[in-house]
Amino acid sequence: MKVNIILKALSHPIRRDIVSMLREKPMTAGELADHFNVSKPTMSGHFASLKEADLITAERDGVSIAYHLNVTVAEEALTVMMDLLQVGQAKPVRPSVKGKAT
Amino acid sequence: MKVNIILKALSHPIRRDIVSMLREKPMTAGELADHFNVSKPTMSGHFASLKEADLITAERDGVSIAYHLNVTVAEEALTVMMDLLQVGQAKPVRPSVKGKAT
DNA sequence: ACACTAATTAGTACGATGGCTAAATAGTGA
DNA sequence: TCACTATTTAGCCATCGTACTAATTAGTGT
Repeated sequence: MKVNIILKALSHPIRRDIVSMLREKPMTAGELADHFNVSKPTMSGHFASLKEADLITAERDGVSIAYHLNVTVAEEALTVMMDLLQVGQAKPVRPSVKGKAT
Repeated sequence: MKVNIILKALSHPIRRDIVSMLREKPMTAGELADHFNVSKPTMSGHFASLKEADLITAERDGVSIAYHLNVTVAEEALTVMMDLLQVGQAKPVRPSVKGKAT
């Protein structure tokens, strides 16, 4: 799991909204695109970001392409965030050090 | 709390490492900088990102500037992530809709 | 094969990000 | 005040991110 890619993917409001919408049910690219004020190609780029982060998966359904949330990765991402931000508790994160990572 | 700013801040490995290090104890800009292979000015830029996200706070301590983690914001950010990614449970997030937000 | 719809790719523009070196600022202490 | 240390700001450059329109690919149905 590439944390960096995942957090970058989630750092754009539209992409977060896509994730939210896919939490409820799978939707096609067109259905998703209809909810936002950007062009289809722009949406396609957002889908690509989320796919690269493995947060969503595409599946052709006849003439359309349905996207659904990759639940496993979403949960793993959440775990990483908890490790990173859950202050005053366990300290599982090893910061990388000058020269090389541990 | 500006979620976007926070997630952007956390989308860079060095900045995540800074957060990790500050979870354990406050550190000065110089101490933090010594752990990474980038210049001081570059580190200063990373501090600025984290400050903008309100994830860290600066406090002058004599000749140095000590940074410490803003625990409250970190925990709020975690809550947002849980709302966003915690699949198969509550659905507290309202995706923005074409035209305007709800 | 042709037309139609759905989605992506190609190409372009432009602002943001992330790195650097050099210079400026802020505080300490002689 | 002058010198010294710590940090940030300024200015520069290369790359990335996000948007667009136009063109292409993929699949359906006639």
